[in-house]
Amino acid sequence: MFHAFPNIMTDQDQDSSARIPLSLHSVSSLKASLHQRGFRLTTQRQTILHIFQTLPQGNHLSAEDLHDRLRQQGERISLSTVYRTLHLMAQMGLLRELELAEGHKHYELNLPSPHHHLVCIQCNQTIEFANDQIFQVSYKQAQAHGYHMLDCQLTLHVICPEAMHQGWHTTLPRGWICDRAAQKSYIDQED
Amino acid sequence: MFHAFPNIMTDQDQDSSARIPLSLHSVSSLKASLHQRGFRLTTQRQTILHIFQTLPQGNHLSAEDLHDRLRQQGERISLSTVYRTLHLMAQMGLLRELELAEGHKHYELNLPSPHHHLVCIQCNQTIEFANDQIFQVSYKQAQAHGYHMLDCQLTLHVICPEAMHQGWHTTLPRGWICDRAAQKSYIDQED
DNA sequence: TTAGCTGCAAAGTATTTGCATGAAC
DNA sequence: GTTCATGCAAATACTTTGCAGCTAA
Repeated sequence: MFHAFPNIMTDQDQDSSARIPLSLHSVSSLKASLHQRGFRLTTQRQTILHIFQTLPQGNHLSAEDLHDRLRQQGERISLSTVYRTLHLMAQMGLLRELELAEGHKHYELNLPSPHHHLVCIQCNQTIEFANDQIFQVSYKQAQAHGYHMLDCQLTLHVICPEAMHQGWHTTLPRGWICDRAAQKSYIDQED
Repeated sequence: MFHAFPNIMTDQDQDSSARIPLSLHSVSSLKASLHQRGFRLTTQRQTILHIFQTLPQGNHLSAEDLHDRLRQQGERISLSTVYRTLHLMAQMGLLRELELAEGHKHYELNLPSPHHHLVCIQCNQTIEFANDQIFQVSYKQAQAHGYHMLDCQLTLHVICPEAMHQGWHTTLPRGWICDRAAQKSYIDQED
């Protein structure tokens, strides 16, 4: 039985058919999960959870991004609280912490079937992909060491075709940036 | 043919039997590789490459670590140069950039058969493991998208047995740190 | 009523950059 | 001689922390 997101399961979720409880990441399960640990359910924490719940699959936010979104919807949550909440939710296993190429962390809901990333180290272009084998291998590895796995992330550092074409390995000029550097991210499916 | 470390191959290395050229990461290949791109071989760059070459397998250094080592051996290379060199060598595919839990990057030579990491998000304890499947999957994925792969890293975020034992999912007190938090890292082999 | 939480401001840590001097080619 | 690299110091980016007042339980 896979237990990648176990912490907010209730006892009756523990059978194998309930691997992905419907209540996962709901406000009431957040509340229960916080209370179990002696933490409190605040409006700020609810609001932040809601942002992640309504974020399209494949998107991920930095602390700054999240703070901006909150301001846009009229919420006045301080950046400190944003950082504290992201850290807390990551420690609880609710959020997945991604280290991509931009130099700061990104967060998204820690859902089943994690996806992985291919990142061009020249232009930071990022492509997501899914692959069940990775999860299987990871889970087995964690179990072999007696650890409880919350998340697994495979990150490929690559050179994009544009950079290769420009002669990445020989004549690529300093400071060259591929045209796609401005673009954000692409979503891709399992092969 | 796998091309994870292609940039400093010479033309006669291009046959499949020379997948891992002996000259890989030598001073003369560093020189050639730099010159190809219009960069220069400086004593600082040589010295830094040498540190990585003599680093035991499985070790990795942060910019600060590297700077300290240089001072210890009497070299006076500025921290700026250390950062600039690490960045340059990572962009060239010579070094592998690791994002573990400590909040700053670590570097090591980008050798064949990359290893992966299991990191406890409670105490930062890190275990290395190797697994050839990961490389195969990654290479296939990069190729499918037309990208040139330099490196792949699988990172598992886990809860260590100690934290689980203390009741991670229910009663783990704030600020709890497992006894192993002070320890550094463990090496492990492929299963 | 008693912790825990938030917001603000200040501090801390990691990394980058401008510029004058020095080194590689 | 020209161009690139280094070292220093200053700047930047990101994140954490102390503390007083606020809020959930």
